[in-house]
Amino acid sequence: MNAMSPGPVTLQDVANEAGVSLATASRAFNGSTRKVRQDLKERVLLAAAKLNYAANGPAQAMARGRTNVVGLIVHDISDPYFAAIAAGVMRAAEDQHLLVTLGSTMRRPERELDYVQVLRGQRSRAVILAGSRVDDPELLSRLREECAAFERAGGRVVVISQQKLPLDTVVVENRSGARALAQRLASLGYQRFAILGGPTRLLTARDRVQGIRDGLAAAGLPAPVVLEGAFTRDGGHDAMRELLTSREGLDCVVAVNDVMAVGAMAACRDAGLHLPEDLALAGFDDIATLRDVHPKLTTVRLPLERMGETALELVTTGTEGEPHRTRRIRGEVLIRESTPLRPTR
Amino acid sequence: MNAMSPGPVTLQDVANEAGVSLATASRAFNGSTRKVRQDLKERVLLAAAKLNYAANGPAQAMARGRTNVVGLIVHDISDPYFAAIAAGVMRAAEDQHLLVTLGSTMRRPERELDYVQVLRGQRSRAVILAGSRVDDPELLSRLREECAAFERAGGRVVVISQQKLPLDTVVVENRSGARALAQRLASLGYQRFAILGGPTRLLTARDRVQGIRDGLAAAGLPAPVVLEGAFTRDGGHDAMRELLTSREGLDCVVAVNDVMAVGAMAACRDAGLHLPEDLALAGFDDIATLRDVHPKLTTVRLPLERMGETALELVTTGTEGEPHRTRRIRGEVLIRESTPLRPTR
DNA sequence: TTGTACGCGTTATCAG
DNA sequence: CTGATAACGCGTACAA
Repeated sequence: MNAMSPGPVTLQDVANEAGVSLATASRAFNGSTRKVRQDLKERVLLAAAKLNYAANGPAQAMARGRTNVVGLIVHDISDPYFAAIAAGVMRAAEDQHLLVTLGSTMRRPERELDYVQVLRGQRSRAVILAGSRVDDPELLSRLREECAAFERAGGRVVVISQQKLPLDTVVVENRSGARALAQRLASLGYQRFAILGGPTRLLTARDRVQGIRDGLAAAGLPAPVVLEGAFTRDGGHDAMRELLTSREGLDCVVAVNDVMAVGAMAACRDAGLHLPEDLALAGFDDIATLRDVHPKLTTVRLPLERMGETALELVTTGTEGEPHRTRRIRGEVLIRESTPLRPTR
Repeated sequence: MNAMSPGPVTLQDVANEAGVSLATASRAFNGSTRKVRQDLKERVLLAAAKLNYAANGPAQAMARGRTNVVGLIVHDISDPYFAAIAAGVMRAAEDQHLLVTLGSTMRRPERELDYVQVLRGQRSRAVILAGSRVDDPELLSRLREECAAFERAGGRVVVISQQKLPLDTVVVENRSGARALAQRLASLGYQRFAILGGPTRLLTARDRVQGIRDGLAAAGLPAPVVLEGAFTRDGGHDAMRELLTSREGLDCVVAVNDVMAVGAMAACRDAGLHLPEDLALAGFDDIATLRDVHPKLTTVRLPLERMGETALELVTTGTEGEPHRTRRIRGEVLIRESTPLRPTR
């Protein structure tokens, strides 16, 4: 090889190797098209390949004042709901040559604040808040301020869930989806419902509970029992166990997400109940990994990967002073084996 | 508020606000401890809070020559195997105040090369290659060179899977785990096995197949049928369907991961087979989301989150010229409902 | 079209 | 212990 500087190879090294100036080498990589002669450009690219040059990201960020990094903040990356959204974001990011910095709050909403601040410092081009908003005015207000600071610094913020902040938002129509689900279940003949409701502070959980209530009321059915529980498998399991020890005469249980529903299924089995004969059960989300549980779960399909892609699209298509945009995502009710047509008694 | 520069607030702004020099302000944030007077430090911190200052990451990276970013490269973030590893990495990264840049190769191994190169340019402190190595000497050689370049630039590379490169490695003992699984299944009375084997180029899949073969041979059983298939739900489903149409007299089917096993379960159900009465089935990984499938799946538990944490630990504990280290991860065989003690006929 | 020179925000070195 | 100042690598006005 040639004599090179000791550390990482820089664009100056490439320029030297190619026999051009630093500026020309720079332009050969990304310069406003057609400003560098073809043969020089080729020489530069060749030299870069030969030296295995990798552009210094931080230096580019300094010079340009912005990066190609997008932050993605989720509640828990091991939750398949967020993993699917992340997959959509990753796919779209690859197309746009964007890097994704992942933040996982471990379901502590206040950690979102820290992440947004750090990502502002990193000069991230954007941040995507993928998780449900929370019912906490104080927190919401601080988050609004932090997001405003982020946007003042030149970045964009996109939220996936509820429109609670003056930001670009992928609005998930949880309530109407849940309402449609409840009405379909009512039309199948179910009458006595219980809801495994998730934590009430989570707006996603709350919206779904309210949607189910709406749908049952619209069908002229009595108000359902609602139990709180964590938004996880164990939350569903424990809530169902409690339900089974205290309540009688239930037709149908609706969990506010599939993960909880599967936990509930396990609790039913532990109690010797047969699904769907003894009890009908439905979930929400249509998590891909859970499509093969038996009996197949009635649910509301959300296009999770597409939601991630849509969020990234909002990131890349935004214009500076433009008012915030919204994209509405509707769920699709899928009636499957876990809620068969109920035989009239 | 005070008059401030139009753009984002800089450390100079903080210094002005606090009435100290830029250098002092810098030291007050992270300077080698105890070099700045207490009252000045407090003034700086106060000023920073007041101005909502967020340190400019790229600028710090320039000055320091390195970042606090770790790259995590997976095959597919929506695969629960990788999502769980990612969760472990995220948890450990939070403790170390490290940021994580996520790369998802969409199961195209050559994309790992691009990611490593880009992350080198980003001056990432480290990169974690979380996925299986592949049987492709050409690719392996190029990856070795790219990782060497990364380390020459001052970063560390950690691999989770097989020790195929001269790098810190979290070695997953797939073969011995699979062997132990096969022996346990043999001791339960199963005799005629088939393997849903995944893509042969994936060393993880191949090691598991070989381990099962080893175990069966050690138990004095005939060699199993092995079918290839994608390392996904559909791969398991399709392979099982093919198996059911062409093979007879099988006792027990072992899929090389849980996701494939669940796809296989669905194929069995489609064919009218009852598990485990008509056929026993086992998987590998013990994916949390799939622990409630019915019948409960016999599998080999891998501590996925801990594997992610271990990888990050290797990142943070490494010394410069030190030879590469390895951490061995053993699986634990879990016999569950899907492979009951076989009644002798 | 190409080259020169400055600035980006921070850290680290070197004087005070 | 504090302050002035030189890097760090790149993009880009500006000059040639």
